Amino acid sequence: MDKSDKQPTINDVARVAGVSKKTVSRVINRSPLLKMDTREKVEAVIAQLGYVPNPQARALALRRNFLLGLLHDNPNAQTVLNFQEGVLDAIRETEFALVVRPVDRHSPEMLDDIRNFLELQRLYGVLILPPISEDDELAALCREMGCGYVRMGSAALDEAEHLVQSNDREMVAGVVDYLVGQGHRRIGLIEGPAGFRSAFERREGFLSAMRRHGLAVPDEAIVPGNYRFGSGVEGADRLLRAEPRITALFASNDEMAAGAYHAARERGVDVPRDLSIVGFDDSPIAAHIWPPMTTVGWPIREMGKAAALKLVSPDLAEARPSCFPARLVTRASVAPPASEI
Amino acid sequence: MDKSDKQPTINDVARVAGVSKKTVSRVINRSPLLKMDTREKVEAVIAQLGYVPNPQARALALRRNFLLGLLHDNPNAQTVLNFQEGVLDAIRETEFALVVRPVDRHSPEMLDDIRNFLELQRLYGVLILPPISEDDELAALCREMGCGYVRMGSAALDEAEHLVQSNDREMVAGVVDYLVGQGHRRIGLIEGPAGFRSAFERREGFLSAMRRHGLAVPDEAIVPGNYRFGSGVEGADRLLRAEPRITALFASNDEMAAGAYHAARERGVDVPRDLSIVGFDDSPIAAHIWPPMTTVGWPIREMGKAAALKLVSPDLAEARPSCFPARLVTRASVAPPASEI
DNA sequence: AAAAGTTTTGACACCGGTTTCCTAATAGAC
DNA sequence: GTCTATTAGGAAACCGGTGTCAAAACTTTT
Repeated sequence: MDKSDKQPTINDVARVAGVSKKTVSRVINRSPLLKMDTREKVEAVIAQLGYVPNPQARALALRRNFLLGLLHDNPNAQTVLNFQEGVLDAIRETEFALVVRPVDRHSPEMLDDIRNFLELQRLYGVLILPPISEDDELAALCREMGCGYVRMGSAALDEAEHLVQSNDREMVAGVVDYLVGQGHRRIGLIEGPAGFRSAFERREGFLSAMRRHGLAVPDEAIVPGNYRFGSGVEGADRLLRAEPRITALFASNDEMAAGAYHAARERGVDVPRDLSIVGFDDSPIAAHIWPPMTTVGWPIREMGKAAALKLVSPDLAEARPSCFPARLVTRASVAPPASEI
Repeated sequence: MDKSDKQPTINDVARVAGVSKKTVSRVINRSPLLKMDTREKVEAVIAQLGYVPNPQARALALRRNFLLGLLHDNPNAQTVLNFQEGVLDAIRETEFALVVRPVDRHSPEMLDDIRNFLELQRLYGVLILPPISEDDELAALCREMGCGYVRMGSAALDEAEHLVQSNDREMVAGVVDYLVGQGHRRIGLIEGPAGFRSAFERREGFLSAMRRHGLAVPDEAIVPGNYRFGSGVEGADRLLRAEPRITALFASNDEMAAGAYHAARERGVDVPRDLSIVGFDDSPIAAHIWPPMTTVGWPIREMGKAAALKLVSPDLAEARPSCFPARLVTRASVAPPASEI
């Protein structure tokens, strides 16, 4: 169709249309100061030639590119992928693309690594997923490098313009309300790792709700965890050894909750008859484990979309909410405590 | 540190070092025809200024960019993410970046969508994950657009240069050997979706091994599936209704195997006492479900690395194997059939 | 010491866009 | 019918690199 197999450039369009390349550029960029028939003529040639502007050339001339980065070190693959989908929802019809960068938060070189990455790629902006979104040094690095950023978090970390969040704390309180409503009085908590904002928020939500209901939370009803399966097994095991035994348990994420299922099974404790379990995240495992797990789901995909929008069209995003409500997903891992029946 | 807050360019380096920009370019590109002391002088200035070449400018001048694309429509998030990690292993210290593009294989516009994407971004090459890696039209599109590509598959799809694969068929045969070795004779199969190469390969491996052992495979011992949880539930349910009842079951992926657990539980069939289950993929759910699932794991991360290497340094990759061996991961979902005890 | 050959370096055009600044064209005012 | 405003469009420089080709700087040969 073209005279050669190379993609046509702005010069080809200009020549064929009999105008200067600047005029073509004006058409592409929807400049308002063009006569209608000039615009139409050029647009016809663009369509005829199948011209698509070269993003590298644009990036060079504009001194900024059209690449969004996704920085993550998330144990939950489904969360990451859902977030990616959300970002894509926001940029699908645009010239932006999403580049991913998994990082290792346990590596001492993480920041240097990211610095190199940002220097090399000169991204338009980055989206940062928890848990590393809670790293203030990382945010400072982005500012220093002049790289836009939006953090996804579970609580206020930063100015609203750089944040997309959900109401973890309230939701966990809601979980406690729900369990108490079912008749539970002795409820255990498997925490997330120390120093994690999300872990802190979920713990606070738990404690405040328990307090509100006038329920005691003995030390042995709270055990540490690290968001991973193994720590859920251990944590639940410890909780189940304490007397009087808890009748319900909230784990700060689904993976640990799945670990709790595991520990219960090993001890011959039936879920939900002898022990109710609630997780957090609504990851696939929650639906696939037996019995299906009651958990808290948050609209990750929408949050991904909102986060991307905040970067690429801040004016448009301003109006949108930055706090997305999580909701309780009721399945079959909660029942009234056996003793009450 | 710099005279301004903008990143230094090749011109700055050239000026400070007192050489032409072409010489700086030679230093960057490790050109062999440079005097040693010139090179050292320029390198010193580069280090002093903290100069990093602008990838957009390079991309424009070289008429190719340094972006690898990942095309996927994979139901298994962990697989996608592991593959991403592998790709990153290969390109971490290079100027390449990885851009992701989830697609929808059920959409009639998928090809147009991808065409637009490739036209717009002009990627260096794309990596294609199953199941869409099996789409020959997509591969043809890549060739037509002059875009490099590597497909990841479970069987020969294409010339070796564009393929990274694993030996699914053999491995499934190995699963059958293992089950037969445990004493099973009536073994069921939950298939993957029709038209999927991987589903075909796994089925063939199953059938050929059964034949080799002289075991019958009645029609009702094979049920269709679509790689999703729900189809595993339904499929296992159908298998469990048939008489004489099967004592073991192979599901073509872990998600369906997890569905089979679900169906067994609902019918009061104990795993593994009354029914042995084997999955495929070694996804997280296999380790987290109760009892932990015996499955087949393949080195996705290494395959991701190999695939990326095939694109970015074909000469280096030539020597590496393109077929990666899967292996049986033995956990607790297989036991000798109860009837034989 | 001059000629010839080889290695090292630089000048300049170019990749495909955008920006700046200026001119030509049209419209409105007198 | 001329003289400004205003608008539409173009020429040239630029963004930050790389390719080409010739000049400059060394070696080696005669």
